[in-house]
Amino acid sequence: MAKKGNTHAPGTKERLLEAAIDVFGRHGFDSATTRMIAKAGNVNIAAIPYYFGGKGGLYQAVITHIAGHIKNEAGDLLERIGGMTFDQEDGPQQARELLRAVLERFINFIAGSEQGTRFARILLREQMFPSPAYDTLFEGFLKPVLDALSTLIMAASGESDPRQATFKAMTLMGQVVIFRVARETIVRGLGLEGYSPEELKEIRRVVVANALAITAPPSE
Amino acid sequence: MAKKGNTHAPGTKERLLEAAIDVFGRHGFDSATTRMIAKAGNVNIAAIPYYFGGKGGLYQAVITHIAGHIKNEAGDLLERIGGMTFDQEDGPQQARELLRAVLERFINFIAGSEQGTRFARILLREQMFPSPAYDTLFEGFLKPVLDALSTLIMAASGESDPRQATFKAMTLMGQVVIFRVARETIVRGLGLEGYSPEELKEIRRVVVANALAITAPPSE
DNA sequence: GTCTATAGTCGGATAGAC
DNA sequence: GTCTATCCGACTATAGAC
Repeated sequence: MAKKGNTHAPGTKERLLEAAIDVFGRHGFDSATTRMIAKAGNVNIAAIPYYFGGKGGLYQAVITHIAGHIKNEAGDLLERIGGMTFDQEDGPQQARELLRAVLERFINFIAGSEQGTRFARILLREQMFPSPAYDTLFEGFLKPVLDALSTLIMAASGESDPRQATFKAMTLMGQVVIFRVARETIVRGLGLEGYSPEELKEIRRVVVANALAITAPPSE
Repeated sequence: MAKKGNTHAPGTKERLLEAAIDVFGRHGFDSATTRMIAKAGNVNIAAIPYYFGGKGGLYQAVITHIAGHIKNEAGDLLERIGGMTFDQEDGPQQARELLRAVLERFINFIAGSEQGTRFARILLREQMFPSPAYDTLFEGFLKPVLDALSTLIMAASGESDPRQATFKAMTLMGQVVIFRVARETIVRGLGLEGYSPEELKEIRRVVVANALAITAPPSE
C-alpha cells in the first residue's frame, strides 16, 4: 500500500460526501440545504456544483456510496446464502444459525453503529418516500437481502410458499428496524439514555428468540 | 342531530387541517410549504396565519388532531386492557385474544385505511425525528399503547420482566409498522400493485401467528 | 373572513477573480 | 480547485382593501 490506508485525511470531495450523508439523512433532500452541507463538511458551497454537478448529483452520489458500502459488507454472506441448498438433514438448523447471524449483524449495524445510524436515516426515508435513487438501493441490496431472508425462512420453517416467506421476512426486518425508527419512544418509555451495549444485547436476544419461535418447523 | 353529521362539508379551517395532514406527512414540516397546503386545501395562503397563527401553529393543530382521533378510536380498548388483571385461569388466553384484536385493528388502520396511511406518515416522522410536538403524541397514545401491549405480553407469555415485555412489544409494533414503512419494497419485491384486501388478510394472519408464537408460554 | 400585493429572508446555481 | 459576489426564484408573514 503505497497510498494511504483507511484513515487517510479526506479531501474536499470525501468531506462533502460524508457531510451529505449526515445532513440529507437528518433533514431529507428538500430541507437539506447546500449551505448546511458545505458548512458541515467545511468546504465552500461552490464545491457542490463543481464536484457533483449540483445538489441532486450529490444525493445520487450518497445513495451509490451507501449501496456500495453495504454490498461490500454483506455481499459475501448474501451470496453464500443464495448458493446453499439446505437439503442435508441439518439444513433447517443451518438456516436458523444463518438467520441468527444475519439478524445480529443487522441489529448491530442499524442500532449499534454510528455509520449504520446515519445510513439508516437515508434508507428509511427512501423506503417511505422513494426518490428516483430508490432503484439503486432496491436492486443493489434491498432485493438481495429480502430474498436471502426468505430463503432462510423457507429452509428453517419448512414454509414452501415464497410469498408467505417474504411476508415473514418483512416481519423480521420490522423487528429490527423498529429499534431505529422508534428509538426515541423506546428510550423514553424505558427511561434510558440511549442503547448501551447491554441493551443492544437484550435487543439481539429478543429478536433472535422471536425469529426462532417464528421459524419453528411445524410439529411433525 | 340538528347540526350536520359526520359528513358535513368542511369549512376553510377544516379543509386546511386535512390538507396539512397530507402535505406535512408527505414532505415533512420544513419542506412542506404553506403554498402547497393552501393549494391542496383550496384556500388562500393568508388563511393559515389567520386561523392557526402560522405554519407552526397549523402543525401543532395537526398533531393534536391526530392524537385526539386515535385516543377516540382506541382509548376504550386501551383502558379495558389497563383495567384487567388476567388472574383467572384463562388469563393468558384472554390476553392472546386481545393481542390479536389489537394487532388486527392496528394493521387495518395503518396499512389498510387512507386515513391511517396519512396519519402514519406524520407519526413515523415524529418517531424518527421528534419535534416539540412529539410529547403530545407520546403522552397521548404512544406510551399507553406500549404499556397495553406490554401488559398483554406479560399476561400471555408469563414474562415477568416489564423491560423484556416492552422490548417484545416493540418487536410486535415493528412487524406491523414495517408494512407501512417498507410498502414500496414489499410491493415491488412481490410484484404487487398495492395491498389488496387479500394481501391485508395475509399480513394479519402472518403477524398474528408470529405474535402467538412469540408469546407462547414457557413449556411447563 | 377572504383576498391581493408586497416586504423581507433564504434557497441553489453561476460568473469570474485568484 | 477554491473563493466571493450575485442573480433569481421561492419561502412565510403581514398590511390593508373589500
